[in-house]
Amino acid sequence: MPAASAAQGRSTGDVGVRRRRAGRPSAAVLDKAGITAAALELISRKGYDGLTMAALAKQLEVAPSALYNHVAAKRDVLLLLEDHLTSLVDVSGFGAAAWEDAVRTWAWSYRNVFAEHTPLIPVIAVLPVTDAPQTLAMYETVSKGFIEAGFPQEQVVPAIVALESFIFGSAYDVTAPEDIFESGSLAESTPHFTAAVRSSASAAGWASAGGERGRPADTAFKLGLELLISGLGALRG
Amino acid sequence: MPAASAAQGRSTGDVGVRRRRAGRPSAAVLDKAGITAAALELISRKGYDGLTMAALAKQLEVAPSALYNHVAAKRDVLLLLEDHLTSLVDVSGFGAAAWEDAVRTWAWSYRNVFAEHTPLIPVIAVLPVTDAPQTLAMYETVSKGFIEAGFPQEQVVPAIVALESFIFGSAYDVTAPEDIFESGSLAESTPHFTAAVRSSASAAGWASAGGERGRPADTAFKLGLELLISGLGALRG
DNA sequence: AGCACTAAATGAATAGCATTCATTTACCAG
DNA sequence: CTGGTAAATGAATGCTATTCATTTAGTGCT
Repeated sequence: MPAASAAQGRSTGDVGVRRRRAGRPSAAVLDKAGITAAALELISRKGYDGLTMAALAKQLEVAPSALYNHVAAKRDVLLLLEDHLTSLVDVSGFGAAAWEDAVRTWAWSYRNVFAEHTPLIPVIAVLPVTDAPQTLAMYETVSKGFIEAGFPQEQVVPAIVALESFIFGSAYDVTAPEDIFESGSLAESTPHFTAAVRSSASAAGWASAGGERGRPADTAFKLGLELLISGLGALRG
Repeated sequence: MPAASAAQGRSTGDVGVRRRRAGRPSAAVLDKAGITAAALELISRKGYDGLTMAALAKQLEVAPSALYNHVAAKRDVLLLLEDHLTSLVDVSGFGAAAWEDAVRTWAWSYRNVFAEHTPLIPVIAVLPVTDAPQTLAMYETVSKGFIEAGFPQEQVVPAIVALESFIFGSAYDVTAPEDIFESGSLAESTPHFTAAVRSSASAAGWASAGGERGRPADTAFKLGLELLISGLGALRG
């Protein structure tokens, strides 16, 4: 909303396209929240390919170079996005529901948020948590949930990292085309795989007959997640 | 090796830097195998940032535009890399060892190969297997191993996808800096997480005292993988 | 009040990127 | 020998992130 309202709010009653003259404006036009919101808006309209510094500047009605007063590089914009999106992940189960249910809710929510933002995954994976306060807050909530559920302290981080790895990998799956496993003309040389693909496709269709959309990625995610949850659950003291 | 030997093998005895004149050469300079090898060489020296079409052309002693007679776009180069690397993944356990051991070998090898090539992961995840014969061959071997180990056919693909998701996510972890979880100045506001990070760090150090390098990523990978293997093992008929 | 300093904008410039195109040359099929 | 196709060069294109000089506004000091 800062992005949209940036078009208004100028003291002169000029029409939209009028350019700002050089020099520092009386009220700052840009801030990190506005940049984040504009980036999100841009991504939802044009995808990550459309997220260029020039396009972002245009969305904010600003010269591209102005962005560099607020971020050191494009990577910082991705970092702002990452931290914002993390705050959308549902951690409400921890402390409120059984550990299993809390993890389930968190993991599905986490995967769904980043399935729409897979280009951020390489950024997150290498990102020191210091630079991302919301992300750190999520880890704190989740860690607390694990410890209070009886996990030995030294197992908490490995357990979370294992879950997160699975979640990030699964987020990519969501974006894959449905026919990704169609082996085409080479089907004859891969009989076991081809048969397995066919039978899992029909099984997924059957399982989702109850109304919910059962995409292949969901089947695999559910399978892996439930195995991890029950396996990890056994580690609690 | 095609990349290195490309420098030699010209009929004229000219010194290295001499330019080829325009027009089709008597013997083709480029082919997909050579492009793949040159790309690998380049990546190992300069990393993925150094893998540009211009640099690749230079490595092959060719004009950049020449590459486009063999690949339609840079993405095709990444695809060549992906398929080549997949052929390096160790599937020798399937059919030779117990299912658990075969999966363990495969998963560690798969993770290690792509940990060095994380920029390819977004490519693989969306890649129809039709375009990658080596990858398809790997799936066939693994599928066969699963079916012969007693898996119900419709569970094979979800099981493999779940494992793969975990593997790809874990490959990113390997590249993360060791201090990625140091919460720095915000440590006081995240007591549970901070404590968990500290105790897992010392536990990992202890566990690896036997000589082997026990990086944090390895601890989490082992944990998750063993849980998945034993959970999946229970699905066999 | 006047003055230095800093912050936040513009606009012009830069280097590097993937990709395209016209052109040249070599081989092959008729 | 003659057309067509494949594979190279070299020049050009448009887009990219980023930098820099410049302008202007506000803040703190004396």
